[in-house]
Amino acid sequence: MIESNGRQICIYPSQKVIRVLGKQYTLLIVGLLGNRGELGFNDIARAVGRPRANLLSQRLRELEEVGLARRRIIQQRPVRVAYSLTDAGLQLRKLLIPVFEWLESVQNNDKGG
Amino acid sequence: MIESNGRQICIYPSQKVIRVLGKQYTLLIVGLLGNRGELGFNDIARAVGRPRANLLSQRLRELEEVGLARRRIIQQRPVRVAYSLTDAGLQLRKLLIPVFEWLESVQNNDKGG
DNA sequence: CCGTATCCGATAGGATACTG
DNA sequence: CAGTATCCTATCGGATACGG
Repeated sequence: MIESNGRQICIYPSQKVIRVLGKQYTLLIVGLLGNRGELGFNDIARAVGRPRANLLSQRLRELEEVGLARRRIIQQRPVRVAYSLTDAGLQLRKLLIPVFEWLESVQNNDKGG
Repeated sequence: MIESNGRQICIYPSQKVIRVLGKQYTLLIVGLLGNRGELGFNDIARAVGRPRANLLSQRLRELEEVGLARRRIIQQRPVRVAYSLTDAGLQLRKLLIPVFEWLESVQNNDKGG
């Protein structure tokens, strides 16, 4: 529990999501999909530095599982898929922007203690 | 890179910190120290559910390494230590509150997609 | 009271090969 | 184009034992 303005916030739901976000490529994917909208598997792969397909696939499925991303199948030849953030994903990304900005800004300073 | 209001934010510094925060007990520790100020090792242990000492020790060192917590040694018999958040830790906790609140609020809803 | 050392099972990360 | 399957190593999480 965290206290803020007399309110109690349970961090347990956050734990799971933060853990997913902490894994390799995940933050990059969330940032990218938020910037660009809807992208195919290989587009994402190129943009985040060509991870192994199994890793990228795993990360995308994890993002789906926690409700931050969705997968849309486009029936063509060859088959295409399109990944994008859900409303929840977009909202979370928005809330995280100040965190990213601040962490970026303090990384060249000392440890603050 | 994340784009926000035409500004480019590098998520790389965040990756490391988010990863630390995602580990077991870490979010709980940050929340606790923010609520209570300065606490001893066993006080923290009790409050976060009595993890194994080696795990708690590891998490506290990681928080020190990324500059979010500090360790103060009080020379007594027996020896005491006092852990607390740094200014950086307090600031980050503050920025994360909206994230925690939001994630808590959506966890009983559907996945948003 | 405040840890470290060691061992052990469970995930995470990465290489290689193969498929609709 | 968009993955899955397998194998292998590193890190995480927990139990037990011991030390300043």
